[in-house]
Amino acid sequence: MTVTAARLGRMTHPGTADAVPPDGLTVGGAASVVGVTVRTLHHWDEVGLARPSQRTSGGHRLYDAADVARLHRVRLYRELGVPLADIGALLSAPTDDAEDSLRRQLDQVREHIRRLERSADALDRLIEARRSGILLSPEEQVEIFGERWDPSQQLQARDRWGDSEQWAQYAERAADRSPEDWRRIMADVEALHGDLATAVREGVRPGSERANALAERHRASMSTYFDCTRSMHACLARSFVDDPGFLTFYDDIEVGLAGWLRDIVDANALAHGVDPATATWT
Amino acid sequence: MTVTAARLGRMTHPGTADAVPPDGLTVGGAASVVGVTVRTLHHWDEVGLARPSQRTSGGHRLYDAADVARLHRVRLYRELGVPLADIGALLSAPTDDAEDSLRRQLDQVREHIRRLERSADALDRLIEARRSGILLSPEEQVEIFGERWDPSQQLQARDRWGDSEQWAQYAERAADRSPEDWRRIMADVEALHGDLATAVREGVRPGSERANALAERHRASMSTYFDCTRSMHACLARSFVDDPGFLTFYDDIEVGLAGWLRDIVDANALAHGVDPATATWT
DNA sequence: CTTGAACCTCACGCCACGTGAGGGGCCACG
DNA sequence: CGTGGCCCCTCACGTGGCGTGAGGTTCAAG
Repeated sequence: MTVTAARLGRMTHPGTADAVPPDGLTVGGAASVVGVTVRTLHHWDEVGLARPSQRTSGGHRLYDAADVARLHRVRLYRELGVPLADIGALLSAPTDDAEDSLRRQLDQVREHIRRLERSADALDRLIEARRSGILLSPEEQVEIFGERWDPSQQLQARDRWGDSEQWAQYAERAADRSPEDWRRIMADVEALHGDLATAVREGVRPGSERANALAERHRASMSTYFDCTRSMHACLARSFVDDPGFLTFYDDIEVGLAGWLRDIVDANALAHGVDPATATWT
Repeated sequence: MTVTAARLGRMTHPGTADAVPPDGLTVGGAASVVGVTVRTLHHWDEVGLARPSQRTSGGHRLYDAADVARLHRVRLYRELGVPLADIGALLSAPTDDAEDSLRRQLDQVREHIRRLERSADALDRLIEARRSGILLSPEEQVEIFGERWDPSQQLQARDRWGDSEQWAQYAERAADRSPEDWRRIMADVEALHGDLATAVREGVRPGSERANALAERHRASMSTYFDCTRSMHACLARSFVDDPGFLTFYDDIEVGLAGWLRDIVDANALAHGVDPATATWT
């Protein structure tokens, strides 16, 4: 057990007895001596944890020196996070039981700290993911996403879509992914790109069963990042040909892939009752 | 910002859309998919944070894929300790506001951790103080309490009085004392011993004003450790002569001090209406 | 005697649900 | 077509540790 120098801000137990006049203190006085509110003393009285040993004829509470000493003890354990019910037992328990109780309390506090530390870490990752899009070092990014990958693409993406709900959703999921997760995802994506390239070489026609299946696979792939509805998918399909970045990206995989991809996505959307011509980002 | 590997236990956002049948999920289904209780979903619905977009004719809640996605997002922030009211804002806030909110949340969590760490330290000290009586290294003990001090005296004291409320009170106060505090206390104690020795040499009579003042100073000195009533004081006075340890301790300061101390304490108690012959430990 | 501060006792509010009570809906098997 | 069993519904109170009034009484000083 370490005995560090840290202590809770200097408590006042100033010769307790001296500070209490012989006829006792009223609630307000006791409250300010002990350093809690009047309502708190009322509550401790209500639940029977620390009651004044006397009342005036008019019904006002009177705390004598022993009462105030007990209030101080209660406050001490309260500041350590011990529940009121346990404090009652602690104050009248034999030493060994009290020690067990304190150890359990300490364990709970430590466990609580661990949970909060994980929350803090997760929050940190989440904030970072919302800012930068991905939580990997530049080296890892190149290793996982390949030579063609430029880390600044993420920042451009954030500038363009950062205000959408989908970016938030993407960041929330990205914050929770490890390098291994990204590797798995990229393996799937590359397999898909391979299959798309094969299909476009083999002249698979948009609207065919095979094309629709591939379009759905592509949508599922996008849904790894954020929930991609068919309507969103159709919107994305338009930018595959309109956006130079997308166009280059897909046509570098296979000549003509961008346009063909838009076509199979549109046909697939239509097959599911979504008109790609009027599709909006919902 | 550190980007550590710690993450909350692998969340399931398993192609969300796929897991939700086209006609939506009932509360029970949604609850188990999202990993919360049915009552929680009812509550989120009640407060308007996450409501199902449909109901069956019979009034049953139906969560579609988008609803379930929102539930997942709410659960994420809930696990990070964000209050429900803030989550509502977070989910529909522009990126920058959301980031501020997350940072505030992170700050609060970190502050909470600091408070808990101080509590844990204080608990640690308290447990240690209850066990060993004093939180100083043997070297410090010898330096502060002098050569005559034997650290094992504390353990004997605990064996003898460890079950009393006063030992608990002593430990609670000792847990909060620094070496400087102990030095101040010992300076006072030694001054008192000096004055007692002088008085006994000068033949001050028990019951005299000066003797009573010294007895009260001695009682105040004991009250540094625990609230020492006049009744307790009279009990202690008996052991000053009956207990070989006490006897030696005081007579080493000045021959005859132990007996004289008992006498002035008794006389002082009597002067305050406490009969030392029948005094009990209260 | 009068002020004004401090005190009294209800009693509801908070936060995020847990835990029933009492009653209705849904689906499959007979 | 009934019936059993499981799921669902809406109240509505309980939890912890008080905060925050409302409406009335007591206390000490002037």
